[in-house]
Amino acid sequence: MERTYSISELAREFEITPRTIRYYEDEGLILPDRVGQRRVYSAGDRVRLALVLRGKRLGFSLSEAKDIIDLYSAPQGEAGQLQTLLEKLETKRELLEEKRRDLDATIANMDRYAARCREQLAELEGLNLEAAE
Amino acid sequence: MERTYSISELAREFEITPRTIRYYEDEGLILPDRVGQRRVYSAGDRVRLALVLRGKRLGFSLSEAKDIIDLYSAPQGEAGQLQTLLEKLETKRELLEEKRRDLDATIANMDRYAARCREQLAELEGLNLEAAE
DNA sequence: CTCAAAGTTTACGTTAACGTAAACGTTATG
DNA sequence: CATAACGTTTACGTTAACGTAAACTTTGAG
Repeated sequence: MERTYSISELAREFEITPRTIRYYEDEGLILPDRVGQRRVYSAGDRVRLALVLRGKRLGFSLSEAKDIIDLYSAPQGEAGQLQTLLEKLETKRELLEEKRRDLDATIANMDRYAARCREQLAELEGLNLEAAE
Repeated sequence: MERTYSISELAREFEITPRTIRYYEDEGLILPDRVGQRRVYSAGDRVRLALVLRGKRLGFSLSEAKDIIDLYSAPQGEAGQLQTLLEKLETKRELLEEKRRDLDATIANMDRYAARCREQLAELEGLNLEAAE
């Protein structure tokens, strides 16, 4: 048997509140088992939660994150289902690659700027050294 | 003289509304010149707007985007200013690289999954071919 | 000159993603 | 066995990022 988690255990681990996890449940993102009233989270639920939070860090809304994550539990019994799944995966992949282009451009831009700043700084310090001689 | 832009020109180009651009002004992100009452946007304003929208696509809030973009117009006259600017750039760069790790992991994850789906599909179609013989 | 298009300010409305509080049941432990 | 810690539901509050509408001015084309 894999271990399970309480709501506050997961909240602590991911530095969020139980309220947030319950909200994700309301939105259909994570559907834990119940023992009586209490929610009991499986290892799979924990992974899904991690995926939701990673999606959020990348700028996806909860419903966008859900769209992506749900692909990982899509039905795959028939060839047709696998076909449409692969098409959807390709669509999402393109979206992610667009984001990567944006991100790479932002980083490259910043690197060029920082390089210019370092040159500028070297010039200024060069002048100071001359003045000190 | 570089060309200038009206608010609706920029709105059309970036597929947003004039309201959005004015809101960014309220938040201090873009500060166009005025001719009388009318806002007149420079080429630099247009670049800033593009940067704001790119930041949003990457999951930054408007104030986070502002923090980053403002570094590009930080004072650089003195060596000390350049030093602190370089430190801030380094901090933001690390943040961006963390995002890139998240993004790369997401894409790699999806690629592995898609590969398994294709294998699965090949198996299913193999069976169909045998049955057809 | 006229009038439609585009601009302005002000102000209230909306949605996503939670925060916060109340009112209550359950469980572990000293 | 009391009580503190944790859980539950329900419900109202909050903030960021705009949408929408009203009321008004400015400007370019005919």
